Amino acid sequence: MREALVAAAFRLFLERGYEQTTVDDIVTLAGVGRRSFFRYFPSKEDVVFPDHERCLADMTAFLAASPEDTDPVARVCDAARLVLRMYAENPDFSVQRYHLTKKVPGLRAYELSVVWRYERALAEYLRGRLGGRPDGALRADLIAAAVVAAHNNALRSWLRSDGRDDAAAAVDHALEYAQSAFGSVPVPPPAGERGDVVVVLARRGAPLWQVVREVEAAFADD
Amino acid sequence: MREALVAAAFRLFLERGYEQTTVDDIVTLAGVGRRSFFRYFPSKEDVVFPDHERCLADMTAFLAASPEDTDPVARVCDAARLVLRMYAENPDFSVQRYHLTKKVPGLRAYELSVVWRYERALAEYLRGRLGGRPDGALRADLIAAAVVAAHNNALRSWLRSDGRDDAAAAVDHALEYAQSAFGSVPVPPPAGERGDVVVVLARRGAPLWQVVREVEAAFADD
DNA sequence: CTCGGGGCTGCACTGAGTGCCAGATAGCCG
DNA sequence: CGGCTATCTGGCACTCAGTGCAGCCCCGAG
Repeated sequence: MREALVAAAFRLFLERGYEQTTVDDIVTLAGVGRRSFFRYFPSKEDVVFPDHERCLADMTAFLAASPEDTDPVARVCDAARLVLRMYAENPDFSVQRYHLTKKVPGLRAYELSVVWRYERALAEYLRGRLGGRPDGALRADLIAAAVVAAHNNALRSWLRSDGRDDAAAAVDHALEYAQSAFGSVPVPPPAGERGDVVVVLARRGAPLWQVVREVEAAFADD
Repeated sequence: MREALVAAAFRLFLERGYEQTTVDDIVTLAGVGRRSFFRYFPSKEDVVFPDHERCLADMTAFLAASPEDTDPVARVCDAARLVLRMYAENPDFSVQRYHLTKKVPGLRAYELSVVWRYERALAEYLRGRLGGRPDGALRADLIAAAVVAAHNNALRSWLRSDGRDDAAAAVDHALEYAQSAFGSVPVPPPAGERGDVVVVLARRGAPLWQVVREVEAAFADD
C-alpha cells in the first residue's frame, strides 16, 4: 500500500511536476481511497521522504547504544554514515528525489525540517557526552552542525553525479575534514587525570593573534 | 498596514494560539480585507517573520561590499552579528516569537527555511573567497554551518533568558569558538608567497593519529 | 470634470488536511 | 460453520490556506 502510493506519486511527480499533481491524482492512479493516503502519509510532502522516519529511529537507537568509551565525534560521524547508506541503497530513487526537491521550494523546506531532526539527534547525544565540559552545549551544537554540513556536502555532490561517484569515499573525506576541525573535543581524559597533549596548529597565513588566542583557549579549557 | 496586520496577528496568536487563529480572524481584527493580507504576506507564516526579508538583503549587501583583504571567516561572523542585532532591536517581539515558534511545528519549519537562506548566503560568499583552494566548497559549507550554529546557540540562550542576558557578549563568545575551530582557513597568503607559520594544536585527549593527520593536512595544503 | 492607474475589497474556486461513520476483511472463539 | 471483534479501508462533508478575477474607490493629471 505504502509502496503503491509512493510509486504512483513519483510517476506523476516526474511526469507533470509536484505542484501540478493533486493527492486525488495519486490515489486514483494507485486505485485506493483518498482517505487512505493520509492514513499512511500525514501530508503530501511525506510521500517524497517515505523512509526518513525509520532512518531517524535507527540513528537514535544507534546513538543510544554507543559504548561509553568511544570518541563521541567519531560516533556521530558514523551515525551520519547511516543516513548516507540509506540514500545509497536506492540510488535511482534518491537522484530522482534530489531533482524534485531542488526545484520545489515546499519540498526543500520539508527536507530542511528532516535534516534538522537528524542534527538535533546528534546534538542531543553530544550534549550528553560533553555535558559537564565548559561550553558543552555550544560544542555539541557546533559539532553536530559541522557533521551534518559535511555529510550534506558529500551527499549532494554524489547526487549531482547521478549516483556515479563513490558516495562512501566522498563522505569519508568530508567527515574527516569536519572531524579534524573539532579534533579538539574527543574522548574525555580518564577520570581524575587530565590529558597532556597540547600542541598548536595554525595553517599558513593565519594572523598571529589568532594563534595566540588558540593557545590561551587550549589552556583555559579546565 | 503591515504593522497593523502584524500587531493584530500577534495579539491573536498569543491569546489563543497560532493554529487556532485563522487569517479571517486576523483581518477582521485589523479591519482590512482578507485579500489584502495575502498582498503583504505571501503566507500566514510570513506574518511571524516580517523583517527577515529585509535582513537577508542587508546581509547579502554587507557581504558583497566586503573588502578583498578581510579575513573571510571574520567577515561572515560579522554578517551573523547583523542578524543578532535585528533580533536585539525588538527584544519583546523576538521573545514572543521565540515562544511561538518553539511550540508550533509549522513555524519551526518556516524558521528553518529562513535560517537556511542566511546560511546559503554565507556559504556562497565563502565559496567565492575560498574558490581555488582544495576542498574550497566543502570548507565554505562547514564554516557557514558552524557560524550559523554558533549564532543560533547564542541567540537561543539569549531568548530563553527573556532578553535579559547580554546577547552581544554571548554571540561573540560563541562565534569566537566557531572561528577558532576553523582558524586554519583565514586570509590567503599574499599572492606569490606562502605563509610560513605552521604550528599544530590538539587539545587534551586528542588521539595522536589525529594530530599527525592535522600536520599532514597543513602541509598538503598547496 | 474626466480619465486612468494603483491599491483595496468581495467572491468564487482549488486543493490540502481532518473528523466521522459505514462497510469490508481477517482472525479468533465457541 | 456462524458469530464477534478489531483493524483496515472508503466515502462524505467540512475547515481553512491560498489564488484569480472583477469591481470599486481614491487620487492625481490633464
